[in-house]
Amino acid sequence: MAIDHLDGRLIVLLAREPRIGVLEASRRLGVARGTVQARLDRLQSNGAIRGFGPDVDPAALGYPVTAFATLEIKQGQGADVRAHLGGVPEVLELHTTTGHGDMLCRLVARSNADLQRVIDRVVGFDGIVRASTAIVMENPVPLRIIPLVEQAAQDSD
Amino acid sequence: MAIDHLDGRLIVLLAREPRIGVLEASRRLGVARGTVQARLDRLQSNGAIRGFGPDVDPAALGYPVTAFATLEIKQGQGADVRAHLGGVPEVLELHTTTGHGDMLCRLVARSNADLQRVIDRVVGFDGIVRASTAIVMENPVPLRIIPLVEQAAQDSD
DNA sequence: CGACCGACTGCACACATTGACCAGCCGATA
DNA sequence: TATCGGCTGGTCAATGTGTGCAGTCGGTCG
Repeated sequence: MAIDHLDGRLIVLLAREPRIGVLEASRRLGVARGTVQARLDRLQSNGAIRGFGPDVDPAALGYPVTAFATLEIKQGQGADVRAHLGGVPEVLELHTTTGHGDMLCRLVARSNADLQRVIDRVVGFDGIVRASTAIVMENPVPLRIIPLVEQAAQDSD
Repeated sequence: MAIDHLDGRLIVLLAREPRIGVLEASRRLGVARGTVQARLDRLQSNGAIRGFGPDVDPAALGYPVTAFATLEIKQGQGADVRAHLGGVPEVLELHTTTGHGDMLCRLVARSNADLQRVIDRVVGFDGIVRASTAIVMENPVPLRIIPLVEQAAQDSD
């Protein structure tokens, strides 16, 4: 179930050069095309690869500011807050967490000034008690998966 | 430069059904194939679409636990800390932020117990003064971009 | 030991898609 | 009005895809 070495190499290859097809991948990996197809089918059907959606840069859409907000929620309002935040386009993701806050969400905005509008919209909801925001200045490690895939593949050798 | 309505529909279409090609997309959007090709080329070359990498689920790799760690950094150690964290596969992303902490990173681990090992590795570095970790319990809004694209497209109508 | 099983290889085929071109049309603009 | 960029609708050769098949290999089970 885990992921073997060939799966790992395949995922890394696809991550590095997404435009190559099954045929080219089989050439690079030195295996038959059918093998790559079978592996890909399996990886996708068991959920290891969720899909190949376009990786869109919010900055290019006019939202260059990213921030993380820690939210404190009124007891029993979780579901309502989730629904509320799900309806705000600038909320890119939302997690419920342990620790000081109850939820952590990633926000984007058109500018620092615009961020105020977004935060107002986020916290302008009854179930939210308090919000603490951290604006992102730099992103030294953009969201990545390759090193983890390599490690996972190595572990199952 | 921003993104017009057709761009928005194209991105949303690709996000919803990544496997369709240029030809099918042109049929769905009701425009000529060359138009879709030209739009795609432009979106990719100006960075709006970074690529079409596989969307890998860390849980399927054996890393079902996600956490966010807020780090406090010793003055002037930023670059070293960045390099250190960049070398840890379980660090999926890293941001420098304003606010209470200096950096925020997303971590994954094989289990809650394993998370301790990851955190030890992350903070086991001279420049890091303190770390505060929040374990993710639920993910009501997984990382998404479609609503934002729709809004951006609408704004530029 | 022999049968079985899953995974991989190597090959074949029909079909769809891609990338590249081209001429022509149209609306905005100088 | 002349020009320009973007879109259309068409063609072409080359490539990739989905599919099926027979054969090989290593491991497992009775």
